[in-house]
Amino acid sequence: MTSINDPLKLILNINAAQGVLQKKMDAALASHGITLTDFTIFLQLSLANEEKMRRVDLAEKVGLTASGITRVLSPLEKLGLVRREAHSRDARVSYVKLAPAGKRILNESIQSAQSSAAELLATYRSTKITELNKVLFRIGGENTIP
Amino acid sequence: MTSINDPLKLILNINAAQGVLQKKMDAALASHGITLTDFTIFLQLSLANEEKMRRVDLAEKVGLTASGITRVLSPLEKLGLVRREAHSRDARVSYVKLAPAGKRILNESIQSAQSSAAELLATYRSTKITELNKVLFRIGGENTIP
DNA sequence: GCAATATGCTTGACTATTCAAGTAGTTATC
DNA sequence: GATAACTACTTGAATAGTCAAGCATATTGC
Repeated sequence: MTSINDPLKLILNINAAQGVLQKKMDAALASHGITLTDFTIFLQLSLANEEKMRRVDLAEKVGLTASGITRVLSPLEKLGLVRREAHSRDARVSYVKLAPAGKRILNESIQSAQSSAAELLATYRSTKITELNKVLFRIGGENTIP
Repeated sequence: MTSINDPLKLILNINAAQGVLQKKMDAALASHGITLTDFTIFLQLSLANEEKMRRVDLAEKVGLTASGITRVLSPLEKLGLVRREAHSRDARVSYVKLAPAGKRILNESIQSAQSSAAELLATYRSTKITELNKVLFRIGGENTIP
């Protein structure tokens, strides 16, 4: 049939690769009781200024909607992994902050995540990985890890 | 904090980029009444031998489970975009085949998809895209488009 | 040739997420 | 300083998908 142009192929292949990788990362993180989404949330919180973020900003950062973040965070709050903090001047916003238990889990799971990732990509030269990262950084914008 | 190794960064960034791209592609395809998943299914069917696939194989190819493919296909069958075909010697399998209406939609939507993709990736040299594709091809395996 | 096992598919119950609407609080305008 | 418009967050209903179980058919090993 019509042959597919390279940009479309790239998008379809990013999609396919993401599906494969997400399954593997979820499996690797399951022993810590978290998903890749949870992990990403913890990581973004740990990188944020004062280690806290407004819920809308966190949602944006991890690619969810405001309501999505409410639902994902709710069990994490109940488990005591993150907690709420009020904004001093705006009563509408509630910050999300990593609780000590959440930090602990992040530190443990980051080890698993890094070694799984290294294993999954073991066959690639690190220069290639760095370069690939640069491209994705521009595509993913704000949501990427620099 | 602990700095993150490059393989993990790459995986997180593929994840982020995929989220961004999927939203844009879904928006571009919405005018044809299909999602990126539907589009991928149509495309894989059109590339398949005799333009038909067993449901399990299609599921595998597009990164869904067998039950997932049943649910996604069911409305597409009702709309007459794909149809079932029996296997001559194995009564368990039912092939999925693009119906003429499905082919028409694929041909129309492939135009939108290609031009959106080209636009989204307009700032990248095509050699870079080709190279990136090679890497993803190895990560995504069977599920990628060669 | 028949029991055991494996395969292909569907279905009910669940999970993750979205969207639309609602509530509460804030900012701007006149 | 009242009102309108906007923003942050939550919630009910819906959608896309998973997982576990079940049914029908095929294959294998005795």
